[in-house]
Amino acid sequence: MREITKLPTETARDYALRAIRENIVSLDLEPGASISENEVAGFLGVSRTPVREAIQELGKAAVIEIYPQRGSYVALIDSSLVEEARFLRKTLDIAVIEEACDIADPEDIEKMEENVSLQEFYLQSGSADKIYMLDDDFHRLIYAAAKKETLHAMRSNIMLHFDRVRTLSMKTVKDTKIVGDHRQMLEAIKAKDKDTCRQLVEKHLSRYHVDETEIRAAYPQYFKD
Amino acid sequence: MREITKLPTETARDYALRAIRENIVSLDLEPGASISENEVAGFLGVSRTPVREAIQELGKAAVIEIYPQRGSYVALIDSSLVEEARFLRKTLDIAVIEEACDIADPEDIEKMEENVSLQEFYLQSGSADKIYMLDDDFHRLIYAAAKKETLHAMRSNIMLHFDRVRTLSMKTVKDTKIVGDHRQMLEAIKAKDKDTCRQLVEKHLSRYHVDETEIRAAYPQYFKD
DNA sequence: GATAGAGTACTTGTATACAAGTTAAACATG
DNA sequence: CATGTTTAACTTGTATACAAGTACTCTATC
Repeated sequence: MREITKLPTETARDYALRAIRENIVSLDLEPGASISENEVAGFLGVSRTPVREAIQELGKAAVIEIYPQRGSYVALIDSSLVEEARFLRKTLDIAVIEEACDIADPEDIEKMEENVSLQEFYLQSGSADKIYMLDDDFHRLIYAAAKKETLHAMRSNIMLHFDRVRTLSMKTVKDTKIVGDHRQMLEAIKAKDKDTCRQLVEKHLSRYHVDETEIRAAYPQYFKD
Repeated sequence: MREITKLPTETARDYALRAIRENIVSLDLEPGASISENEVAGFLGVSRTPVREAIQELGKAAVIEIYPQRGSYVALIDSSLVEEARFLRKTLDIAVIEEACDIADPEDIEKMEENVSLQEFYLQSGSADKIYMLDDDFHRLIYAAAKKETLHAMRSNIMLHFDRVRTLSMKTVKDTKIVGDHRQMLEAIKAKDKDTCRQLVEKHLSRYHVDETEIRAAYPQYFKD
C-alpha cells in the first residue's frame, strides 16, 4: 500500500476512504490482495473505526469483498461489472452531454476550456498522471454543466471497476487520442451539436474496449473467472 | 419513527439501515426531522456503531444531512435531486428495458409474469402497500433480465428522493394505471418491441410528474426552497 | 428588563475493549 | 507417518468510553 498524505481539513474517515480508493485504482493494492482493518488503521495512523467505515463503503461499491470473521479482500476485476460500468457510461454520459449542449452556461464552457487546454499542455510534457486527473475532472465538468452532479457522484463508484482497467491500459492507449477526443467533445458542446457528441462519446469508450482482451491476457491473475 | 422488526439473519447494521430507510421513504421520519444516533440506537435496541454506519450511508445518498457536532436531519425533498432521479430513470430505465428485450431468457419472463399477475390480484383487493413492493420488484426484475443488477442497486439510492414523492402521491396516482403500465411493459418485452418499451417508460414516469406540483403545494414544509 | 457569561446537556468523530467466529499451525495420539 | 484435537493468532461485528464542538438555559450583572 502506497502512502497518501492526509489533508489537514479532511476527517479520518475521508482520509481513509481516499487513501484506500487511490491505492485500489492505482493497483498498489492488487486485485485479490487481503486488506485488514487493523493493518490499514496502523498504516494510516488512525483507529479502526474510520477505516472500517471506508471499507464498508467500498464494499458497497463491490470493489472490496467483505467476509465477516474471515477477512476482506480487494475484489478481482469482474468483467461483468466492467461491462455494467461501460453500459452506464454509454447511456448516461451521452444523455448528460446532450443535456449540457442545451443548458451549459458560459462559465461552464470556460472551465472546460481551461481543463482541455491544460490537458494539451501536459500532453507536451508527457505527464500521464496529470492527464489522468484532468480526464476525470473533464467528465465531472460536463455533468456539472448539465446540473447532474449527484449522478456523477453515483457514477464515480461503479466507475472504480472501469478505472482499474484504465490504469492497466494507460501504457497502451495513447493519451494523444484521449485528449483529442476531449477537445472535440468540447467543440461539439459549444456548437450544441448533439449528434456529434453522441458519436464522440461512443468512440471515446471504444478505445478502452479494444485492449481489455489484451490486458486480460497480460494480467490473468487480476481477473475473475 | 415506526417500529421495524429485526430479521434474525441480518446484521445490526443492515437492520438499522433498513429501518431508517423505510421510515424515511414512508415519511414516518418526516423531511427536516432530527435523527440522533443515540436516539435511534436506543429505539432499535442496538449500539451506536451500526446505526452510525447506516446513517453515514444514507448521508452519502443525500437523504440525511449530517452536521458534525451539531446533529443529523432527514433531508428536505430537494426538487433538483428528484429531477436527477427522474433523469436517471428516463435514460437508464429505457436503455435497460431495451437490453432486456434483447437478452431476457424465459425464466426472467416467468418471474415478471408472476409479479404482474400478483399486482393485478392485489389491485382487486386494494392492497396499496403490496403493490408498492411489487412495483419495486418489477423494475428490479427488468434490470436482472438485462444483467444490470449492480446498476439497479446504484439506482436504488438516488431513487430514495423520488420514492418520497411517490409516497406522497400514492393517494392521487391511480394504482390501476401503474399496474396497467407494467402489464404493457411486460408484453412489449415479450414481443421484443423496443419502441413501445421506450414509450411506456416515458408515459410511466410522466404520471408522477403531473402531481409533483400539487404535492408541493399540499406539503410545502417538506420541500427545500 | 436586557444582556453577557458560565455551565450543562446535547451532538457527531474517534479510539478502544470485548464478542464471536475462522483459520492454520503445533502437537499429541493412534 | 497419518490423523484428530487443541490452541493461538488472526478476522470482522458490536458495544462503550472519551474527545471536541455546538447550542441552549440558567444566572449574575448592569
